Amino acid sequence: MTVSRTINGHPYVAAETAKKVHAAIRQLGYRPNRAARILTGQSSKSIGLIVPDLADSFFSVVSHAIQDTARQAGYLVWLAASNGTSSIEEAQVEEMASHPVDGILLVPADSHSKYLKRLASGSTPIVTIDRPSEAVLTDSVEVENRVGARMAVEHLIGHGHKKIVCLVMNSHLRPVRERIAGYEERMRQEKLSPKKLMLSNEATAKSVLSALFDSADRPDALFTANNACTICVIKTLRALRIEVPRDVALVGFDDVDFYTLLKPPVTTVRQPAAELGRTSARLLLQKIKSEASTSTIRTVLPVKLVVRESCGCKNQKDH
Amino acid sequence: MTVSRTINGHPYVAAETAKKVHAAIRQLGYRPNRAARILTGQSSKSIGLIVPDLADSFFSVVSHAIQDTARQAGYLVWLAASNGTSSIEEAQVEEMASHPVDGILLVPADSHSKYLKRLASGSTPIVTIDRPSEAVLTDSVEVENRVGARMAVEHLIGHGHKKIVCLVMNSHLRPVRERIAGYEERMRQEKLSPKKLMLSNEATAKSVLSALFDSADRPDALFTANNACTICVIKTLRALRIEVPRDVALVGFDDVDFYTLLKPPVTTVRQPAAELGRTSARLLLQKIKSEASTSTIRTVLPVKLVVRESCGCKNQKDH
DNA sequence: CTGAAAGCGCTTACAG
DNA sequence: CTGAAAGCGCTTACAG
Repeated sequence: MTVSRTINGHPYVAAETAKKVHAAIRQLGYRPNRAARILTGQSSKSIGLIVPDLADSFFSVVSHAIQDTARQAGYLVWLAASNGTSSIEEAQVEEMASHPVDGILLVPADSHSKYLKRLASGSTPIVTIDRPSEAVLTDSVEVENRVGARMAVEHLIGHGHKKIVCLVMNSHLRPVRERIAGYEERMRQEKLSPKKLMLSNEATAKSVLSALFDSADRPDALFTANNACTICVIKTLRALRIEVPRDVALVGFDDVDFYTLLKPPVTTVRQPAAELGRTSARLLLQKIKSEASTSTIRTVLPVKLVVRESCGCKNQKDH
Repeated sequence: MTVSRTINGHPYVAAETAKKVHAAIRQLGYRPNRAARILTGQSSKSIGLIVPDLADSFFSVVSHAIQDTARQAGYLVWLAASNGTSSIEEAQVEEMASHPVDGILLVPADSHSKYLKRLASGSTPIVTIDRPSEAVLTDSVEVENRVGARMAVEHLIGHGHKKIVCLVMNSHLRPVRERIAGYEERMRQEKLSPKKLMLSNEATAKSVLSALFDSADRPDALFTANNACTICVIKTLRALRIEVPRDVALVGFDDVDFYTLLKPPVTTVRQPAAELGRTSARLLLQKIKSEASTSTIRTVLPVKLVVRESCGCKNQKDH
């Protein structure tokens, strides 16, 4: 028990005794067992994080920021990928909760998951990232998807484009739906008729886009609502020998480093990925500290249009 | 105790009793506490993973594969980034070890770290990934860095190039040093004189490359020894208006998805990132199972030259 | 300032 | 088939 006091820096340990204890600790390579500490009611100093895909550049940046923030606060993080499958997600959440963890950070595979309701009513604090749950009100951090889409459309309108088509992949995801809504709002505001097309993979992209560009009303501009879609569309346009921005302008959503290396460099709406991670980690840690479950906090982070050349602008500097 | 037996599927529990127990569990939302289980000497069913940078595309792919493999084996994973700093790495390893974890997977920030020696002599199994420790012999999984570099040079020689310069970033890393060695070996074998240049950032890249191309013996080909370097060189060559492959051929090391989207598409040596993750996770789990510390296993995975166009080849198909 | 006691939630023998 | 006992490694009161 004197050892315990020494390690935890309690007062009332004779300096000499403390010295002996430290010496022994070093000599034996003693490490306090966290499992035992947890059992006595101490906090586990750990949080859980579940993302759909750790290999995805967006989620990996978010995860890195979360882990870094947690580490600086003395927390360790369990990290799991759901592969976009709710059942895996739920199982991993259960595993983490039973360890137990002090809190959970989650990018839900399905924002309608009913298990989230049960989870949220439990005692473990939980914060959803990027995709707020639609089944239950939880603390959440997300970005201005709707505003970002409006900015993209706005910019294309500024270039004089009227036939702006919205191209979408994974339209079941909440953020993507918000972007579509933003696109439609801005189009209607301008008295333009919105047109939205779903792509599921490169094959459908090819047929959908070639039909689109062969049709009577060829678009003058495209708004691709997420990164996967932007890449798929760029590949397809090249295959169809449709040149950007000469034949059609393009603005995407979600900025990726290598967009600056493409020809033309891609104009896109940038999400503050690292900031999203830091903010959600901080929010969760704060919830963990203040046992008093204060009111639900939903944070929305701003996005920013990064103008490069695919929209038709020339020689714009990045940043 | 009957509950314990029921949960753990022990024999000799009356069917009726088991039913009651299950009912109660469901009703109460009971979850067995892992910390308590660990304390009784059970395995924690968890492993630790430390990479330099989780936001890096290579490490995020490796991490994803590791987590997926671990999950399928019923293991949870602690994930931390060292940010390339040994002291952070060591502290995180300590944290994980004291939880405790059943084993640790590590991409060492510094392969000379002395703490690894202590760690390796402990009872926690440990496997190093990508960068074997040079301070102590541990189980490890890496790729054929030397062979890969030889393949790259070989291919450039096949194009008739003789003045092949090797460009390097982070030359302190073991894999990078191996690649340089492979490059030099193959050059000497061909009676060509190797020439190696260090780049530390885009600014030095610009001065180094412009000096190189203004000099008397302009290179006909470049071998960039890692991904960061390849991107930096591509940017710099563009700024200097040196065209690939017309003015100089280029082959890189480490394949990245978007290389196919660049003009010209980049020819590169592909490392099996996901395979690296799966293999190392499997090796660690196997070490954990067989308490008997069998002999040290060092696995080396093959790499593959992916020919695209930056080397001077035309219209090659990816794969 | 330091120690003996009890308990956290489990599991592993050991009795019934 | 089921229960009472002891112990995993800590910490938190409570005595000295």
